[in-house]
Amino acid sequence: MTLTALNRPTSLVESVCEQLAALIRSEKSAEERWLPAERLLAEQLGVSRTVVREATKRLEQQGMLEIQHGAGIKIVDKLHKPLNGALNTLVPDEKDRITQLVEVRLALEPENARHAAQRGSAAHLKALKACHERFVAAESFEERVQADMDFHCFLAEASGNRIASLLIQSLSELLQASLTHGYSRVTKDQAVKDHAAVLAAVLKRDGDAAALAMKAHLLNARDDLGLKSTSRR
Amino acid sequence: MTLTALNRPTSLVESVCEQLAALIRSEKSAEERWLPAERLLAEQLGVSRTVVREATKRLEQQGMLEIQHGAGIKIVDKLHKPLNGALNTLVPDEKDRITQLVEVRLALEPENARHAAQRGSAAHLKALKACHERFVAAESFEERVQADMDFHCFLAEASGNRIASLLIQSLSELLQASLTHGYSRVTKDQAVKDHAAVLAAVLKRDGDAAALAMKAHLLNARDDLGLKSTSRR
DNA sequence: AAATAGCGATTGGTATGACCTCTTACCAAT
DNA sequence: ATTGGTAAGAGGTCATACCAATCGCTATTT
Repeated sequence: MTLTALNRPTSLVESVCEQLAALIRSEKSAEERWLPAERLLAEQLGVSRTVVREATKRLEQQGMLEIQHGAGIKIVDKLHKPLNGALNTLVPDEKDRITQLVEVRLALEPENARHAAQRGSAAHLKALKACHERFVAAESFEERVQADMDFHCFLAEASGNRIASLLIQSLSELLQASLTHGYSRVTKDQAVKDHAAVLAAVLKRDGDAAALAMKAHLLNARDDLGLKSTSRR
Repeated sequence: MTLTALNRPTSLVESVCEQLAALIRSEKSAEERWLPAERLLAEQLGVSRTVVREATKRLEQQGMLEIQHGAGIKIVDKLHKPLNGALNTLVPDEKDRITQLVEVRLALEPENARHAAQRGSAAHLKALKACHERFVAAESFEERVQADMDFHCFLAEASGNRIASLLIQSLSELLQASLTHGYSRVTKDQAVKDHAAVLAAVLKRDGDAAALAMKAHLLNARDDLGLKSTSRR
């Protein structure tokens, strides 16, 4: 039908969304960034506060903003949030969700490891190594879980595939949320060994070995959770 | 921190969101379902129209509703929409997006095929077969693309993993959108052969063969797109 | 002087009522 | 039977007022 004109904003809210999104992307500052107050934004953009509110709410849902009552509107980068919500409503039962989560990771992460080994930049690999050392040194339960999660996320980032990275970010966060609710009886030693094997393979730029090590790690983790296969329906 | 009390609604909008979500989930009718008008909803729920609007907009973002100007609010099931949006903003460049998309599918779909072969119900397999026949018989370009996409989605559903299914739905839709913008120089014959091989392996309940056939198919498709590896950054 | 309790300005949250635009369905003229 | 208009009802936008949470300044207390 309409071939040339894509994404033509069909409403004021959409138009404002695009303007704000552009504004957000343009500012690449590392420090904390805040949007002007709603009333100011409305005036600057020439629309009512209603429209500004709906637009900012929308961008908040998409993980680009965080609206804080009384404080203001903060610019953030949590694009994985929408997926989290979708998966939570799609598979409400926590046990089912964990099972399916692990299964998907079992498909994705070995390839992430392979690509990280093949294409990861020196900086990425350095970060990965530092993360592993944090994992080894971790003492508290929370530290351990966080470092574990970070390792998988950094690896995904090192793969150079931003989509894969987003997916792992989301899946990890969901899994972590579930783990801290009592499902965890994971042993640290095995996980440390597994991560070390993955890291070594990646540093040696051996894609096949990295993929295999990651697969072995995830299978260990799955056994540790007492899972076996996805429940059918 | 707060271990027992999760998801305590902290605002009116959230509260209304939950009520509406519950209402939506409760109605399992197959026919078209519509919500009452905004003004009515506001009255029924005892809140202002402002709150109802923000709540419905939110659920629309999550793929549970579709708000149509002048018509009303339709209940839909498109939970994959949020992910689409996130991926579009995460990787704005279309070429990059396709490359990474295909790479992720290359990791996910062989396992989907394996699981579909191992655990797919008779009904799922029947639907898959029917879909393939539609693909073979397709004449127009649009029919072909749609049937192709459906095949991959049905396969994911047959795998019994709803998360994997959601991901494939989203990735497929994005890929399709890109393909219809001129990147496609795909030959039908090869795709038909590939799909047939996957289908045959699944029907024979041969997981390994199904995974291999799917991998071969995706590699063919990637070559056909003239891609090779993900660009690094 | 440092810590703290309190107050006021600022910011987001909600309510209300008016008006605009679009969709739909019905009805009249052709 | 088709066409065209029209009115009712739906969501979209606006302006204004007021409620509620936060932050920072000030004055009091220790």
